[in-house]
Amino acid sequence: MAILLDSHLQCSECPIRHRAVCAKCSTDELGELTEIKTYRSFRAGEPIMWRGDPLEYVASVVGGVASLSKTMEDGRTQMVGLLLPSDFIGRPGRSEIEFDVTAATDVTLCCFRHRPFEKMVGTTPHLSQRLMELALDELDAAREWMLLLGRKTAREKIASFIEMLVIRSNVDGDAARSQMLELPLTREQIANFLGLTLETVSRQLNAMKKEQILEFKDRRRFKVLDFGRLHDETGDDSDGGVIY
Amino acid sequence: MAILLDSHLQCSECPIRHRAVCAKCSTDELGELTEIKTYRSFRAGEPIMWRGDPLEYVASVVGGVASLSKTMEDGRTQMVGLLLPSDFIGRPGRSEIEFDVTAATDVTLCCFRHRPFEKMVGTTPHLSQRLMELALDELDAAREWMLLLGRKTAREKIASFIEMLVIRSNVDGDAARSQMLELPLTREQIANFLGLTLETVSRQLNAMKKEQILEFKDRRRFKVLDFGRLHDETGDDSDGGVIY
DNA sequence: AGGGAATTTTGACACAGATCAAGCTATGGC
DNA sequence: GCCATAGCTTGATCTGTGTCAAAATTCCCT
Repeated sequence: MAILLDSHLQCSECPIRHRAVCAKCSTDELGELTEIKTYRSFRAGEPIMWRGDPLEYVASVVGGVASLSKTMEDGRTQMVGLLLPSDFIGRPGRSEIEFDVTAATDVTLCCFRHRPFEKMVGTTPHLSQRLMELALDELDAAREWMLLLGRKTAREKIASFIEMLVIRSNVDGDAARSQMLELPLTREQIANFLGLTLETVSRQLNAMKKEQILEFKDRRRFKVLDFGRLHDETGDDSDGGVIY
Repeated sequence: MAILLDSHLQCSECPIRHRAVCAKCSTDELGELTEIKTYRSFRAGEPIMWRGDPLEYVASVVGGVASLSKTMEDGRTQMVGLLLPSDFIGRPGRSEIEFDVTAATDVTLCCFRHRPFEKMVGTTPHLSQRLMELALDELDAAREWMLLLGRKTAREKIASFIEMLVIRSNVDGDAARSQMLELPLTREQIANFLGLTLETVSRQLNAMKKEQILEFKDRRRFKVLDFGRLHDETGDDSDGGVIY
């Protein structure tokens, strides 16, 4: 479960605010939580948890990007979630996971052991209520993504993806318009997220560059020059007009 | 939220067992719940709740099939959930819905007013725990569907859809192999569920009929003749072998 | 029962995106 | 700094599914 919420738990060591904990929780409860925590780091590409694994800990992403994905026997894979810093990995009341969690970039997690965390959830109504809210947020996001996967064109998928990055980069402040952004994924990972091939992702991205909608500093860093035309029809590159 | 769970609440009037309520709940609690309930009926095609509507009641589907869907401005729609009898509609802690709920067939709902239900959730830990479990089930199902929408072929989509119907028909008993089943949706609705067009759905269904994998009694009722080949490659209709 | 609308089937064709195949360009390790 | 490798771009071609159109079937209403 990836979690996005406006509550916070700032512990001394973590550079981000944890979003999985209810803002109303008392400091005592926070203390109990921070006591059971440890850090874990993963290199880009490393598996974090595997489908069917027993769930030994829940975690907040402190740095980097992790992905949730499902893979078919023949290798086709579909990403079903992206975990950015401050997002939460965990399934309240569950002891197994149903998908693979992989480090997309180098990732640092702030982990809480599963059992104590569950116990705390059981005794903290605010927290369990908050977790329910988070699960429903996830569900809404998943459904929005189903619309994208089932009905949008390649161009629209890319546009939605970039829009999501813009929105997520606005966390703690709305100044992100036209600022430099980073694609946190390779072309192949983006393709797996959007239900496309890496070639199609590359072509669409370069088309938007040619159309002056995006500007690339390097393969990863870019800027949105024209939000209005992000969702435009493709084609129509009519770079000369009528020849008479 | 569509809900599928092995707990039950059998109230005197409803022909099905409600799945949204924790099996451990006391009869007092059930009594409180049944007091605030009413029935509502909808004709096939009628909207039940609309995106953005205030959530006035939560409900169990008693009869018929309802769908959750999202629609784009230009009319493209994607179904994001199917509600079969005993499934639950509701978003614990939320007062709005994020998608359209429509009666796919004639539908009867057993409704509980939102406020009293929420109050009861707040004072019944078992219930809220159970609802969390349901939300996570929904999330797992949504992610499975994302894999289908993003990566499966038309044939595979149809096969998965039929498989889902078989599994769901097995509720309360596992005798469903090879029994007569019903497509609860029109070709167009199936298409909207699978991210296809109605023509493609029709063609695939008829191909599977020609290949003797499915047998149709009429447009809606059918039987699965060969589960093994449900997921087979298409093509290879080689209906005679080599001509020499 | 009959007529009209809705649904489904079927065909011909188009096209978005996949696939296959080079070549290119960054990047990290030595 | 240089090489090896992973990542990316670009081109040519193919194909599964969409689109458009029309006919066939079923359903439902009077």
